[in-house]
Formats: sequence, structure tokens, C-alpha cells
Amino acid sequence: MSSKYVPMFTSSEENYLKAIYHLEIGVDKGVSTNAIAEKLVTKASSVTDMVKKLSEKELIIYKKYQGVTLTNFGKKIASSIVRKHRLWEVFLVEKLNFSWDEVHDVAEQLEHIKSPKLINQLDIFLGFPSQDPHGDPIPDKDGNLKVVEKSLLSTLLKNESGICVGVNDSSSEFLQFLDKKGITLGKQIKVLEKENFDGSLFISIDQKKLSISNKIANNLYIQKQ
Amino acid sequence: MSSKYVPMFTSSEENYLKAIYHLEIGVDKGVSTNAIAEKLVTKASSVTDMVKKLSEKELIIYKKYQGVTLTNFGKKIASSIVRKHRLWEVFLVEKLNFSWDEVHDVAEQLEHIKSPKLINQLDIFLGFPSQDPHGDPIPDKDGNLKVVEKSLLSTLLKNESGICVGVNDSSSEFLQFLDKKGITLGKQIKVLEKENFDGSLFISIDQKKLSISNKIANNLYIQKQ
DNA sequence: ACATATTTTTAGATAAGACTAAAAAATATA
DNA sequence: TATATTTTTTAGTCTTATCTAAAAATATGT
Repeated sequence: MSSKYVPMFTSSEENYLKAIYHLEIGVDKGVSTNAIAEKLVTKASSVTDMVKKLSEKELIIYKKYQGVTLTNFGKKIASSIVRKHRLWEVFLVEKLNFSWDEVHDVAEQLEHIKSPKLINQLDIFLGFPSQDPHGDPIPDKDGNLKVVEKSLLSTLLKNESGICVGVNDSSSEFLQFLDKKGITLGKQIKVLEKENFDGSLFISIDQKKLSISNKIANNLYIQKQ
Repeated sequence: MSSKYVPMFTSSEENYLKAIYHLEIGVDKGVSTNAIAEKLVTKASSVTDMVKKLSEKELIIYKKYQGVTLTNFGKKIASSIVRKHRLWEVFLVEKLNFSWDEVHDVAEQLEHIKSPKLINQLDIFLGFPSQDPHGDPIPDKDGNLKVVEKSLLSTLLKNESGICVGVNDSSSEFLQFLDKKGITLGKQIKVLEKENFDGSLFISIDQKKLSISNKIANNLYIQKQ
């Protein structure tokens, strides 16, 4: 029955690596203890402990009070977790009829399943998707991301338009809001008016016109046309 | 990021419940501490600890030195784990091209994923299968099993035949042996000769004839014709 | 620059789940 | 039935991953 499986890394270790992976994007200095604690909803002291362990395992570079950086090894592991997370999200939406606001928590569990064959076959089964249901890129086996040119909707000027290609915030509240407004990936959005006062936009999508706040426009990615 | 999910039961608790569930089949007294320890490849003292905890949670009935029995509640949880395990096995074989000897360890991990929607949708996606790739029944949502009439191949007499419907041993060694001999679920097997001396059988399957040991015949289920 | 505030680390505690060794209970055997 | 053997439980230890509270280091403001 229980053929004891010794995983390379615990789920907790993987979660720390993933958090650091996300936090170090577009930043050139080390990721701070507090930033990790906040992302993982834990205490700074717990982070210090774990960070020492990950450092001993050569997954991150850590010097006291200096924040941390992933090593190449650490990056490899972290991106493999992100890859699994996003492939599972595609599976849930495409095959099991989940909506894009329901997939996160389940994928958060599925990403820790240890089986190289499983994830390879899942990739094949899904037809080698390059993006998850929120438009985020799926790392390939080597951890490489297909970079897609994208801008925040808020950067569009009056009368410019773009295709909706992703979200900056994937909270279910935001995603459900988008659903309600009929805003989904692939839709064309044109900026009809721009309010200088509050940064809100009056846009057209499909045949409809609606106005959206600056906060929304700052959390929607479009591909400029 | 980490929306902390508090699972009803830990993976460890679930594994104990599942072990007890399997061990109490066809037995009318309590399952012994040692039996559980052996099944889970752990120590009797660890079992005693866990058994106390499960008892406090009203999942099992436990009195010192008396062995344990699942309560209805415990049975419900245990069968839901078995249900998940077997549905995942079907998924792996039918959709991801796993062979029947490769699915166990992965399903052992997947069975602990917490998401009622996930397992419901998986069930739908797979077309409500009633058996896993080894011919074992998949409990329905209420824990009920569709009982299938089956006998050990070793109980067939000379010139009787049956359809292969399951295995008693699902170790990968045994399953790979069956693959090698072309014995898969659904195949018709006829007993041409029976050796009294060692209980070995000379059988026909497809167009081929082969002899198999008593041990094999004691681990293959057939449906008599 | 230096006092204050913030961040990070240390020290010590806790809970879960496992282990070993020894004690206690139950079962088997002579 | 008395003794031996096996099974089960208890007691105490260990590891992982947390936590709180306090100390140390770094950063900030005037």
C-alpha cells in the first residue's frame, strides 16, 4: 500500500521558492524577509528559519539582513512549480469546466504533486498551452517563459484599442467583476474617453460601451494594436 | 497568494482511515494495531497515537487492546478517499496514457486534494466510471459500491471459462507480468488443464495457450460464464 | 549625527507525526 | 495453570514548521 515516497522538497519549501520567484520579478535586489512573510501570510521569524534551510540546500543566496535571491537551481525548482500550477489551471478550465476565478486554490494543491510523467502527459493532453486561463505564461520544461508584449489598459490613450490578454490581479472578486462586465481574454477594447480627473475610462467592448475605474484599468493587460 | 486552506483531515489521518477501511473488509472484529502498522509501513506505537486522535474525532471506535472499527462518519470519509484514488487512476490511464502498473503512487498523492467540485467534475469528465483500471469498484458519492460477481481464477474447473475482471494484487510486478502474458481486463480465459500437484493451470487466452502458476491464479479475478 | 522607527534575527515554545525502548496486557504454549 | 511469547500501550525523544517576545541590525527623519 504505502510505498513511501520521499519528495525532494516539502510543499512548504516549494511555496517559499514560488513566492520568492514571483517577488524577484523585475527587482534587482534581494527579496526581503517581510515581503515573503506578507506573501505567504506568515511571520517574518518563520521566514528567517526557512530561508536558512533553503540557503543550506543551495536553492537561494542568503546573507543576514540582505534579503534573498534564487540560485539557478532554486529558479529551476520554482519555475517547475509555477509550470505545474498553470498547467493544472488550464486543465481545470478547459476540461473540468471551472471558471477562471475558481482555479487558484485547487491548483495551489495540485502543483505539489510529484510525478514528472504526470506533468509531461498533462502538457501533451492539453496541447502544450503557453498561457494559463488568466493570460499568464506557462514556463517550459527548462523554465523559459514565452514573453508576450503587453501593457496595462490604463496606458492606452483616447481612441486607441487593444486585445485583452491578461490580468494583473487574479483575485476571484476581480475576475468575477470582469465576467459580469463581459470582459474576457481575447476581447477587443477601445478607449472612447479618458477622464483626467480620476483616471477612469469609457470603453467599448463587443457592441457595448461602459466606464471603468482607474483601478480596473490598472489591473487589465492588453496587447496594443 | 496563499489563501490558507484548512483541510478537514490531514493526509496522514486520511491514510489511516483508508488503511482501516481496506483492512476491515470481510472481517467482523476490530482491525488490530499491528495490521494497520504493517499496511502503512509504520510502527505500532505510531498507530496507537493516531488511533486515539481518530477516536476523539469520532471517526473510529477504539478501546485499548481491542482494535478499531470505522464509525459511519469514518466510513464516509474513508470511502471518499478511495473514490478519489480510483477516479484519479481512471483519469491517468484513460486520459494521460499511464499503464495500470504506473498509477498507484500518483493516485496516492492526488487522493488527498481537497475540492468537492474537482472530484465531481472529474467524475463527469470520465463518464461516471464504476471501476478503476484494476477492476476495483469506485464508491459513489454516498460510499456505495456496485458489487460485481467475481471469483478467483483458481476456482475455475477444467474446461470452465470466465472473463478477466480484476486483480487481487496490484503490485507493478504482477501487473507487468500480466501485460507480458497478454492478460488484461475483459479477456476471456479458459482452463484447459489443472495440475493437482501444484495447482498450476494451462489456459487459453485469445488464440494463445499458456501455463500459469497457482499464485497467479490466486490473484486474478474472473467472472464465471 | 543621533534618536527613533522599522526590519530582521534569535531564543524559546508549541503541535503534529513519527521513532525507540520499556512496561503492561493479552494470547499461546507446555 | 504457570510461563513464555506476542501485541499493544506508555513514556520520552526527534524533526518540521510554525508562533511570540525580545534583541540586534538597519533605515529614516530632523
